[in-house]
Formats: sequence, C-alpha cells, structure tokens
Amino acid sequence: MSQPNGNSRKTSSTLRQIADEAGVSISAVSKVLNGRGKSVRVSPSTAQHIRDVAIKLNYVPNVLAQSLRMSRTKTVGLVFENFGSISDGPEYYVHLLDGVASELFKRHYRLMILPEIDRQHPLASVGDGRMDGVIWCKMPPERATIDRLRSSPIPFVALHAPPPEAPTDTVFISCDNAGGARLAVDHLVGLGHRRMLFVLERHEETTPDAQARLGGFLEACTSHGIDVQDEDVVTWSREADEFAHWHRKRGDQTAIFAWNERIASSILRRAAEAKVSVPNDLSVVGFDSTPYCELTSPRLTAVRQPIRLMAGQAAHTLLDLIEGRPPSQYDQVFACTLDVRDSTGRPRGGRPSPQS
Amino acid sequence: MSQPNGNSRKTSSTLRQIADEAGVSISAVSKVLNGRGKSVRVSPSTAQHIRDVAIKLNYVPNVLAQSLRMSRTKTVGLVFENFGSISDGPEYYVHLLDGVASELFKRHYRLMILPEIDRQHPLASVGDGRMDGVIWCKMPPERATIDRLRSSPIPFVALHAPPPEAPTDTVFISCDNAGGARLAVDHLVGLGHRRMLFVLERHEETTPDAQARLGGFLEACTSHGIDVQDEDVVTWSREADEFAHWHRKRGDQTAIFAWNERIASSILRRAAEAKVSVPNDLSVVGFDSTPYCELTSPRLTAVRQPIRLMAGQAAHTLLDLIEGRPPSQYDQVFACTLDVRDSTGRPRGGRPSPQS
DNA sequence: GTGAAAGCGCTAACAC
DNA sequence: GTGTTAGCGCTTTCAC
Repeated sequence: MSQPNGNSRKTSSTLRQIADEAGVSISAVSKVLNGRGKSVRVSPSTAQHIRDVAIKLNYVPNVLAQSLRMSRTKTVGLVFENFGSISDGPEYYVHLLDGVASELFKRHYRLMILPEIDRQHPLASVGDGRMDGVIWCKMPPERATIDRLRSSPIPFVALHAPPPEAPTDTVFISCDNAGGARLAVDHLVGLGHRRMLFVLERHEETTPDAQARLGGFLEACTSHGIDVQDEDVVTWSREADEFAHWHRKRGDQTAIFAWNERIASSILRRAAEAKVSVPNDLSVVGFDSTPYCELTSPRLTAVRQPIRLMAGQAAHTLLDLIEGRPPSQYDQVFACTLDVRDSTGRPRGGRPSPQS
Repeated sequence: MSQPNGNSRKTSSTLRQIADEAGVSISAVSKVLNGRGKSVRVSPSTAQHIRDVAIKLNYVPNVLAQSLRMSRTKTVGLVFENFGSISDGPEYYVHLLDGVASELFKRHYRLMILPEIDRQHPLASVGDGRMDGVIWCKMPPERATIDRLRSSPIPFVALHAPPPEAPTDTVFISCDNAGGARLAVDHLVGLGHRRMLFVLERHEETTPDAQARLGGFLEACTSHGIDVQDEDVVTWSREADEFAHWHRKRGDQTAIFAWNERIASSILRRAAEAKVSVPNDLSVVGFDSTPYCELTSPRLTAVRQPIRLMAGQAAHTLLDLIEGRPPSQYDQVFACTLDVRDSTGRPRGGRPSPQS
C-alpha cells in the first residue's frame, strides 16, 4: 500500500499487539515496558520475552494515551506572540527562547509554541490538556484576564514585570527595570549630560517593563536634580522615523535613552543618516545588552538584564509548580548591569559631574 | 482547597458534566460542541441549551482525548538540535524558525520543538503520537537512519540539501548551494581574484549543504581556469581561531569564501585583530545573507538564500503530506542571489577580469 | 432527534 | 506473578 509520499508507513504497534504476540496480558506488557518501579512484579523471563517482542514489533509508547491517562504531558507551552517574526524584533527574544528551552530540555520536558491567544477565552488555548504549564512572554495585563487565568487547571508564570495591579500570588520573573534605568541615567549624568530624551516604542509603551523603565528614568533624573519636561519622553516607531524631525527642533537634550536595543540601534542609524555624530553630538543608551550591541556602529552602550538566566528561572519555577513544589518567591527580580560601549560620551561643552 | 501557587484551580469540565447538567446524553453534547457538520442532528433548542450550559461550566475540549480518538493532533514537530543555543548560531536559524512558524500558525497547526533525537531510535521520539508530521533541520545523513524514518507512521520533510545517497521519494527543501557558491566565485573572479580560500566549519563540514557549497566552489574555480590546491580548502572553528596562523603563512590567496555568515563574521573580526584590512588586503564573502551582514564591519558581501520562503514551503509541503496531498516535487531547490556589500573588492595589484 | 455502546492506547487498583 | 477491570475524555456508528 503506497502512501502519499511513497513510503510504506507502518502505524507503530500497541501494547495489545505485543501482548497477543507474546501470549501475555496487556497489563504485563505495560508494567514491563513503561512500568514505574513498584508495581512491576513480573518474572525475569517473561519480562525479557516481552522486551524481545516489543523490539521485534518496533514498539513506541503512544504518549497521547499515556498523557490522557495520567493527566501529565511533560510539555510546557510558551505563549510567544512574536513567533513568526522573531527576526524582526530585538535579539532579546532569541536569548529568552534559548533560556527557556535549555532548562526545559534538561528536565526532559518538551516545548510547545503557542501563537496568539484569544484574550476573551485564554483558557481555551491553554487549558486544553496538552500542556502541564505555561510561560507567558507578555501576559494580558488586564486584571480580569489574569483572574480568569488563575482559575486555569494548569500553573503558569509570567516572564516580564508585573503590571500595576498584579495579583501577589502569581509568579513574575523580571529584571530590575527601574534600577537598570537608573544605571543608565547615572552613567549619562556622570558624563556631564543634564537633559536626556527617553524613547518608548509604539505599541509597547504601556507594557509593565516599559513603564517601569520610564519610572526609573524619571526617578533617577529627579534624584540628580534634573527637571524632566513633557517633551523629554516620546513614543517613536521601531524604526525611529521620528528622529530627524526631533533632531531639527530639539531642545538641549544631549543624550537619548531608548527603552530597548532594537529601537536604540534604529536611532543610531537615523543619527548617522542625519549626520549627527554619536557620541560626539549625541549619546545613546539602550536597554538589553546583547551581542547585537557589539555590532552596531558605534557599539551600543546598554543596560544588561540576565535574560537567559531569567528565562531559565521561569522554566525552573514553572516545573516546580507543575511538580507540586511551591515557588520560593512570587515576584522574582533580577539585577541589571550596564555595559558601557562606544555610543556614550561627554556632551559637547559639558563636563563630568562631580560624582562620576 | 489551596493549590501550590495559591490559585484555586478548577479542572475544566468534561462532556459528561455538561451532559449531566443539561440532562442530555454525552453524544448529544459532543455533536453540538465539537460536531463535524453532517452528524449534527440535534434540535435547535437542545443545541442552544447545551451551548448555554457549556459556557456556564466553562467547557474547554480536551485536545488530548480528541487527538487520541481521531489520531490527528494538528501539531507539527520541528527537530532543531540547536535549540537552546540559537543565539550562538547564524541568524539563519531565526529566519528559518519564523518561516516555519508563520506558515504553521496560518493553517492553525501548532509547533512542537524537539530537542536532540536518538539516532538509533529516531522513531521513538517522532512516532509517539504527538505530532502529525515532522520537519528536520538537520536529518541524520546515514541511509540506514533515513530508511528507518521512512517507515514512520507520520510524514516528514527535510529542510536542507539531500545527502549523496538520499532516497528520491523523500522531500528535501534546499537552496541551490552550488549555484550560490558559483555566484560568489564569479563575483570574486570578476574583481580580479585568482586564488581563494574556502572555509568550512568544524562539525559542519560534512553536512550536505556544506559539501554542496564546496562542490560549487571547486567547479566554479575550474570553470574559470583556476587551479585549486589542497591548502585552499580548510576547516576552521566557528570563531576562526585559525585565521592568524593562516594569515602568517598564507600563499597568494586574496579572498576568502566562508561557508556561512557566522564564520565569515568571525573572520572579519580576526582580520581586524590581525590588522588585515578588508577589502583592501583581503576580500571576504559569506553564505546566508541576513540583516546581520549589514552590521558587520565592513558590511559582509554574502550569498542570499530565501530561507524564510524555504521554511514556509517546508511547512506547506508537510501539511500537504499530512492532509493526504502528494507533493508536486520531492527535491525542491530554491535559487540564490548575491548581496554585494563592502567586504569584497579588487585584490591589491589585481585588475578586474575581462568578463566582469 | 436522541442515546447506548464501542473503542482510541494506556495505567493501576485489585483479585486470583 | 499474572490477568481482569475500570476508566482518562472524546467521536461515531447504529439502533430506537
């Protein structure tokens, strides 16, 4: 019987076939082949016989049936709305993926990628029995949706900052966004900058992480006695198309702090187009220091969050939850550091501040 | 009853619960809620009643049970051994992922990532009932393994060049590696280069794609009357640690053709370290033109393969196979083009060849 | 129109 | 030690 692609596909054999062939009961076969320790009371000889037959018949356990029966799938879902266009986004996501995957694989779980979720019925996509738990890269921030999620049959963790009204008994893994922003501002102020532009990204400006970075920026400025004006905080497109216009009528800002690496690199590109020399005429700092930042020109000074570690920790905590171990902590925050590269320097005519 | 993470988890309801609550049979509920057209002969009023109850009880079908029953999972597996360290590899893989994912999601299939496969028992990882089909990013090249795979209960496609002894009734999606290599050589020769180094990557040097690129390189050289010496083909580490040594005692090669973008960029870096000016002292061409090549310095001239398209086509063909439509073609080859950037130029003292 | 019943492939409690 | 049995949640044929 020829199959569509010309292969003769054998549907792999079942416990029943092996039992018949070996002349024993199905349960004997089950015990020998997939048995969990204790209940495996089968004589060595029959056991061997069963194993032989299983090999002969090319037996592969049907994981679907096992999962249904045991209500455990050894599979974790990753809700990752950017999938399908990861290459367009910040490199950050690739590291996130790596971090989640390597922890999962180490523990012999599989990874299932979930495309966009129906926000009205998040459970429909998540509670269908196929996964033991879920990691959210960008959880819907509305409290109502989160609450609906909390009555889900499976545990989940969010791999981002908690939104303002987040429940306290839900796991959030994030970096110290505010602290990271402070690092950047301190660095710039240390170089002598007294007025900076904070750039958010359209469609991302309300995410908890973006807001927390903005919060840190404002706070740090205040603590340096810098008065932030309304026009010092803007929301631009990912390509930073607004740069030229901003540059033409900019006030006395001498530095830009961009909420992520991707938009920061766009700004670098736009600056070059506008013949603005970085860091001589303008300093630029990004958030998310990745190998990518080594390749921009000039190399991008950026705040580093330990994303691979965080992603691994998210997976780790989720597996704990799945396996019945309560998390040591619900709100897990990782410290940031600053990678100073070549895109920041003293402002023209500025002088380093005393505390630098 | 408090759960590990403090949530009260409702295990979502089943057909049976809805049937009980609604006072109808399980099969009636099944027909109304998940029924496929024809067999849904239920009075409008009971149907509505059932739907109401289902909503009230927050019903979500158990896909595991459905899949087991129908032996269809609407899930495709991607065997991607690099997962967990994608960020270390060529950007190529990210585009591949995007291409596969977007096609799959468009057709409402899900993506399951499979980490390393047991080469002795490939079926164990692949034939366990969880997937309807599999895409291989790097299929084991041994004929024996492939043959074992061909008796798998589910169809598969390979997203790379066929190995020398590949069966002709298995789908391979690849780019015209030899043609791409020829493009690179033609370009270099056109600029005046008469002797080039071909760089393979350790652990990857025997893959069908690498071998095909090498083949194209040799062939193109021959067709230009260039005599390739043994020492003109080398295998280096991904970081191109061997560069300095090679440079010290190199013959009269004036250009390097690297088998992928990643190692090409390492070569660029090593050249800079060794104070070798690219393209003045040395021209460099890579394979896999991605946005990454825009960021190297100098920007990397590279052969472009339409990887996103190829990945989409792989997914597409696999879904055809799954849904019973035979593929129009087993060996699908996509043409390459050359993106000339700044890492190639005339050799010192060389002059463009007449055919350029 | 409706429901009883069989069974997808597997596990585990229980009886022998 | 070994086999029987009762499901996991679902679909579907077939009587009524």
